[in-house]
Amino acid sequence: MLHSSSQAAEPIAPSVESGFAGTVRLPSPRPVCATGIENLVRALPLQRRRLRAKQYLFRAGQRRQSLFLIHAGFFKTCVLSEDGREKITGFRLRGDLLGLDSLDIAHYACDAVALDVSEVRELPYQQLRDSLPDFQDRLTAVLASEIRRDWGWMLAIGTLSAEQRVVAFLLDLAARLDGLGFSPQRLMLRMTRADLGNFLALQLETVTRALSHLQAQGLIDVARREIRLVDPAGLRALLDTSRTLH
Amino acid sequence: MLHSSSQAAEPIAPSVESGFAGTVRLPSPRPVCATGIENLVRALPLQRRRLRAKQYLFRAGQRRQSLFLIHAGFFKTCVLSEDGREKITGFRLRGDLLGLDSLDIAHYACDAVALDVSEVRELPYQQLRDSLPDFQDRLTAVLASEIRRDWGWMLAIGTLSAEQRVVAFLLDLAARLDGLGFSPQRLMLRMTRADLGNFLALQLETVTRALSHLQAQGLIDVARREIRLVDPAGLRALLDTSRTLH
DNA sequence: CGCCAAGTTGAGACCTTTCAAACGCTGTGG
DNA sequence: CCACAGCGTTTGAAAGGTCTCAACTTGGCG
Repeated sequence: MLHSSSQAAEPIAPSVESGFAGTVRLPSPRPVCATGIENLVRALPLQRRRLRAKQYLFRAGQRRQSLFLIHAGFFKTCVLSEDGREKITGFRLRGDLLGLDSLDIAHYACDAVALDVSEVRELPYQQLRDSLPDFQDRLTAVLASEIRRDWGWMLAIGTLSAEQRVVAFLLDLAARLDGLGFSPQRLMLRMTRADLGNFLALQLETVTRALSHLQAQGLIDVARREIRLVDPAGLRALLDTSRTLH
Repeated sequence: MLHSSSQAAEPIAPSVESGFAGTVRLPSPRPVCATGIENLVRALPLQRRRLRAKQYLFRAGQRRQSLFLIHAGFFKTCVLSEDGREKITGFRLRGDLLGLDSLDIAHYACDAVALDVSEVRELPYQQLRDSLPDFQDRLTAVLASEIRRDWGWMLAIGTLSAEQRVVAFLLDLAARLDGLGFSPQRLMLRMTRADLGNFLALQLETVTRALSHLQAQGLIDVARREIRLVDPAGLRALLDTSRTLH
């Protein structure tokens, strides 16, 4: 049995269901799609795969077979160095692609771990590239935007204080959830404080302290993994004020 | 592989005049090429463009027309936020592509600034994509490896101390220069301490102190922008010892 | 020849880390 | 059903690594 959030019969949420990336807002009436890939492959009969929280979709070093399109759930991807240092490179949700970064090599370059009950669709790369004229263009676009996203976080990590980084993360996640049709006010964090700290280049205690301090300021409401953005404008203001680092 | 032993007499610069990315070792007898793009477009009559140090090849926000392949010289690319924070996303040399990150959008997403006398070849994207069958595959590969490279630096910045980051940078640059046929022992830094600090998420004083300390340990020799790696193995050891962050 | 940008070095402050302890959930087993 | 174990979270206090501010040096260039 999976121990993630409780579900009775249906363990997986199609696009909505109990514990998901956020509290559901609406049954996503429009094509939710960040990458455009979702639309492209909508009609195709794709292999599906379901995962429970903490399950690995693939690990760095494994032979790469396919790409995966997240259909539901929440993933983290992480790289690690020979001497054991680990770094979470991102948190991925519906519409994101997994495995893209190793498109040109034979083995996956990162781990992909489900942080919640999740479902992915397997995309046979070669096959799609040859049959769908737009496919490769789309991939190129996704790759480029992934680079820009990474740069954005490098900028944040390099120029923002601990509290500001946490705020940036919350606002970013809220925006992404919003784009998927979930509530941008109530965030259900799927990762531990340690994961968050790892991603933001902070210690887990520092993350906790930042969250506590933001709550003390009345900007957010923290209840363990569940976070409510009480004053989004106030949060954004914290970021704008950034003139000097740290 | 590239022969790294023999060293000709001439101290400086092959194809273009004065200072180059490193001291020249050999006139690059074989196709030096990191990306494979160089070979692909070798025979093509490409528009060339030369820049002096501090000249911008393009700026973020400008309409994107082409990609550029660096043929000689040294560039930095940097992103900046609305509120003025700036972050250098990488240092680029021969064989690297500039503008790739904005392939899917109409405007450049970063600045590209020459840090030395440089020369680039303009690649008309649409045209090459339609005429060279391998072109897009190559671009995809370059994009993917750029992502992996960024992740590597995110890992370094998140898990290494100031001194270790500087060491990682020096070793990385040395390896890249080696691959281009330059001496991996004598590095001519083209960027300021401030640039370096920006890239490594450190203050310029911290970079200076790290370099001084490495010199005091007898691992490197610092003479302003010119750095000699006295004990590369020792430097690598500094990185391996990393078990805890900071 | 003097100005100016870039680099070096010092000293103190500050933020984040480190180490420790306590608390709260959640699943397990008696 | 409840006690217990284990993991994740919170909070405190102290240590430490970088940052900040400031002065001084060096080399390049008009």
